[in-house]
Amino acid sequence: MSDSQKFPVAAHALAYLAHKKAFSADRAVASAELAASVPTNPVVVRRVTAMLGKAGLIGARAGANGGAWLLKAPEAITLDVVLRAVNGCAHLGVAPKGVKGCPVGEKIPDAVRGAMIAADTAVADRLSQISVADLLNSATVEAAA
Amino acid sequence: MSDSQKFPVAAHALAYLAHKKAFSADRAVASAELAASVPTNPVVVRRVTAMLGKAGLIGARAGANGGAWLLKAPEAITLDVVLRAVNGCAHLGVAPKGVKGCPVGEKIPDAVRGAMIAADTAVADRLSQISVADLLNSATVEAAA
DNA sequence: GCAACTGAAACCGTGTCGATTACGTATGTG
DNA sequence: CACATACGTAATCGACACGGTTTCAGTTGC
Repeated sequence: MSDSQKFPVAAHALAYLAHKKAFSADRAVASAELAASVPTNPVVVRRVTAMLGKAGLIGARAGANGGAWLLKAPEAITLDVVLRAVNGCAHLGVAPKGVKGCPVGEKIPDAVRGAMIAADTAVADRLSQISVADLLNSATVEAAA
Repeated sequence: MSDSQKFPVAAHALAYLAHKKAFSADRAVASAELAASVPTNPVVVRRVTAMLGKAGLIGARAGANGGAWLLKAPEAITLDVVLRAVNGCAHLGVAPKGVKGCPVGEKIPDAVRGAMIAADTAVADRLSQISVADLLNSATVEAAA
């Protein structure tokens, strides 16, 4: 299980919008153009941009010359927000386990779940240090790593 | 894509072995017993234990009174090793993208990949602070978080 | 009115994963 | 030695999720 691929697409789209300096409706970029750059299907892009829109990261307008644009500065969009916008994501799988009656069988799942939450938190912390702007000059990413 | 569920099973199995104090061949625990605790299928457990065995974390012996046991102390087994043993895992999906001709379309995937590697590294770092022994007294996990 | 574009739904093909079954092999017991 | 126990591996099945495509409805600008 994995919402795989949505995050990369989202990151790519945001970076592309930042590169195109799409900061307002009159510079909107059509999903077809985004799709050509990823590359993937326009519908796939729209599925992602819809989620990003709900998260308040981008705006979109229908109609001729419509498309998507950034609502925030590239420096202000960190990747952890992108990840959260795109999926609730359990990276290491879920731990829906537990055998009644066995004390260890009941406690372990909770402990494992705790470890996975810790891992998720670590991811969020790390991604919060990387912004969309950083993606455009990838040297920053290396430096931060 | 995700090797989901293997990591939770592996963590549970290791914790169970530690709980059972299976530190040598004469205290081996059968896969059926592990499977009953997870709970899952004995074969699933063996698939996981086979990988853990290749990673040198546990030993296994066939035959009557056979089973698996720990080769290292519970405190010495950190979860990042477990994760690596169980899958090569790209938690956030792969980023096999790039459109030739477009400078931004070519650079962005690398930057995104860099971000995902950073996230993976963050996970490994965090998990390396948690041992199998910690899973048994989960209070430690909370404290470390 | 027409063309361009988003948004949402439906559908399909595919890949992956867990579960199950089955077979071969190794080990201990009587 | 015969037999039960148990691992290891392969094959198969069904469920599920995801990406890709198509289609339709609604919006916007010329």
